Amino acid sequence: MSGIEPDIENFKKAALQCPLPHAIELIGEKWAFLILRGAFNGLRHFEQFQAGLGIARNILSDRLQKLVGCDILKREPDPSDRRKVIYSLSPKGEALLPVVVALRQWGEDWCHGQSDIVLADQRDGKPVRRIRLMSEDGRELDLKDLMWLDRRTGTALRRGDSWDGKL
Amino acid sequence: MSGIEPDIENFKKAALQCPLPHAIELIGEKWAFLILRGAFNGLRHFEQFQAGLGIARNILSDRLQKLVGCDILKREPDPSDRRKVIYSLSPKGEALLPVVVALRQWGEDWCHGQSDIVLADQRDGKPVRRIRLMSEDGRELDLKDLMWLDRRTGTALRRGDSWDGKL
DNA sequence: CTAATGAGTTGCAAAACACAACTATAAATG
DNA sequence: CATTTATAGTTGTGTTTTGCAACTCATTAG
Repeated sequence: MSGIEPDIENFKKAALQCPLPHAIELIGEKWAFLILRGAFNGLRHFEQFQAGLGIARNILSDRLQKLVGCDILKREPDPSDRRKVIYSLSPKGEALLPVVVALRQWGEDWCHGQSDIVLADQRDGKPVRRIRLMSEDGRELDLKDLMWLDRRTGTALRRGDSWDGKL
Repeated sequence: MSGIEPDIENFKKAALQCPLPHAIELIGEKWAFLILRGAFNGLRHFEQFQAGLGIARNILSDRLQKLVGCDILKREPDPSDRRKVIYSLSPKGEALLPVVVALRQWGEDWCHGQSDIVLADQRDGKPVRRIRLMSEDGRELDLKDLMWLDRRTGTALRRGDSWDGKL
């Protein structure tokens, strides 16, 4: 036990400052991700989201407010029709593109099977590359190739080393 | 026919094929993703997940069953202690690695700020590459560089075009 | 044999959600 | 100008999901 004590401390700290829980709070609610996907596909108005996703109006209203509130979407009146409101992706929202595409690719691989319609590069019309985790020098990395590194102390630990204990 | 009709019909049609909603049903529930992160970090037993995530026992029980049911986790009795059960990632679960890491990186960029502890390559100890969407020939792609391509018909549409009535 | 551990289940209260109906403002129509 | 329609919501009500605490049951440790 004594040998891995510092590792345990680091893992505890890692869990506390892991950015995932916060990210999940924002986009992990039931409809938020589907609304986001709508936005990525060019949906912009309340009625479009509502009819397109089949979501209840009050829930949609709530989710849009939250997404705007955390700066994933921006909300602005439509200059061409002042009844309308335009919801569009902010930079923070656009930055979720790799997440959305990675999840889509996973769904294709493990749930659906390739769909006919694929994302492609406008420039040459070729389908986009598969999203994967890579090392600094470009090798593809798997779960077993990974470790956690504390950059201040230089402490390194293999995955799974210390979660057998308590925490 | 006014404004939204063609948009919504086309969106709905594409939505039926889109792998995202199904993927989200599996891992988009509030705790599912955090359980998954626990599994990626080496948590394996019920009590570890419970104490580590602070999740209610009945919810945890339900989520683990669902994750096992859709083959993201596998559940097996611990041979060394027959009270214990080992939950571990199946290949389908491991394949979510890019999604998890991409979301983590997004959280670092837009919510937290870089944390001290980073994922690194075991081989050389260097932090992993940033996950991003790339073209066939390796250029980084942004939302505005993308289009949808129907591989059977060869039909191509710019993002946003589609749902404004063309498809 | 007794106590403690591990993996759940059960019952109840609180929160989130779904559905329908309603409001307020702006635009289109006659 | 008066009336109708479109858009983006809000409100009220019932249902479903979640969270919390206490409990069971089998296995293991002392």
